[in-house]
Amino acid sequence: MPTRDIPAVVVSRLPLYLRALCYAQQEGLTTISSQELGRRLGITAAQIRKDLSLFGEFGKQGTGYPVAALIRQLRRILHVDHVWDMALVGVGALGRALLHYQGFARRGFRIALAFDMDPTKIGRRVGAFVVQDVARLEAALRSADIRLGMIATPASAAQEIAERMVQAGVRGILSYAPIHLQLPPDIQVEYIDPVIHLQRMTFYLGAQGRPASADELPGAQPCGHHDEG
Amino acid sequence: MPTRDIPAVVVSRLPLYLRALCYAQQEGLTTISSQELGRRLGITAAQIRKDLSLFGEFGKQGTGYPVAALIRQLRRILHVDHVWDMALVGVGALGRALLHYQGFARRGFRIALAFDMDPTKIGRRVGAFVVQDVARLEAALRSADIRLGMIATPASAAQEIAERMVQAGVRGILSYAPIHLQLPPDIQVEYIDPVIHLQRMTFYLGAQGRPASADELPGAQPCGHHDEG
DNA sequence: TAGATTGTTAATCGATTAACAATC
DNA sequence: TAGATTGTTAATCGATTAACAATC
Repeated sequence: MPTRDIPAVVVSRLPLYLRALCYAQQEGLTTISSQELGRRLGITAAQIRKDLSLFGEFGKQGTGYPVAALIRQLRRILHVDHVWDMALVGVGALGRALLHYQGFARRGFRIALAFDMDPTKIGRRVGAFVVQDVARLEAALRSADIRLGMIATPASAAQEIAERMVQAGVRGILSYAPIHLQLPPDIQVEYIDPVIHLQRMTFYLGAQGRPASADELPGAQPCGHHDEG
Repeated sequence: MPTRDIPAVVVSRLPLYLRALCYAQQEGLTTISSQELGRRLGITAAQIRKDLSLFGEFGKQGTGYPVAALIRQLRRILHVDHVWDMALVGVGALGRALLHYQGFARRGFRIALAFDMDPTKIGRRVGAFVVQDVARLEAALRSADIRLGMIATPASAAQEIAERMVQAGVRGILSYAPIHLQLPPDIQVEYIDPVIHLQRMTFYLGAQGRPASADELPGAQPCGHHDEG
């Protein structure tokens, strides 16, 4: 498996292929062409064929790709043919939503542990989880052998939590805190910040927002601290 | 303003610059070099200078960029010098988290309306919002002149909701539903699906997940329907 | 002045697309 | 067979980087 020297932009598309293939399978398709897959994703057929060809020859001329087999291949390539246990730090409104989210399990992930620093939250149940004291983060992560972490804390806490996760053996972090984390280059980091996405859209939408009132966009502090995401 | 023919990849970085500049301002910096900004974002200094030069000459040799002025410029370029009203559809766990999120307002956004189809939710208060019947979506969006929508419904409902939003005048959609939306090319669409990010990381992490038990990754339905995100 | 840093150019690097022989 | 579609090549296209004159 030439898992090295695969362009990052190709890797970033593979999960989209997998997701679309799963929907196709649920619809009853047993084979799918690069053209049809591309249509469903807004990606050109040539792009998809080129990407997949980096990992092997999965298709058949004249008929396309066998859906089930390609799903298996992509799950193997992405290492989601096994389930990854994750740790969540930050059980605010967002953390609670993540704890209740049913979409992780069947796509290869499971939240195993949830932490917060708030004494009023520690020990309480949220869904199937008991919120643990973040003071015990390192010990708990090590004993559960956790490799993936999710951060849903205020931005002000995210860097420290990330460092402690890495100390405890975490190799990949998905952060909802709106701040860039400074971490060793061998640690995988991904970010989710809805405002970033919104601002990418408003660039193209023109000046149609509403006039800002004084306390919404104060000049002295035009961006705010973005806690509790 | 040459707001056209700006590469999309440049546009996608501008919100990151703005966010980092705001933190710098909160730390008391009045000027910042492209090198320092790049260090904080994991982006090369040349990249930042090149990107910004597409919009004007904002810096000064020897000293760098004036933080406050560059923030103003980026907010103008991204059209977040005004506040954008948004509509949210889907008041499940994720929708509630979005309704409680304090990070929108000071970065240029405000949820104005929230909708759901569940009769037990309609009319109930969530934070400062009263959940409205999604049957009234078009009428309410038009009368409030909403241009931005957020979708936090099950994947199975997302396409229909998106089409109805567009019908009602929405020009940009941020979707948390794990499905690609088929919409007119002039509609801006951005997606947030945490599993996509997680799978991008596990590609690099090697085969360290836990063996899947039968009911976690069933062969017959290896991906599941991903509702309620 | 000396040191630092921008804006811009040219070179390098990488990704996407078009086209088509192979073949199912 | 005829039609369809892959895998791959070569060409095009676009983005990043390095370097440096200009200048604060």
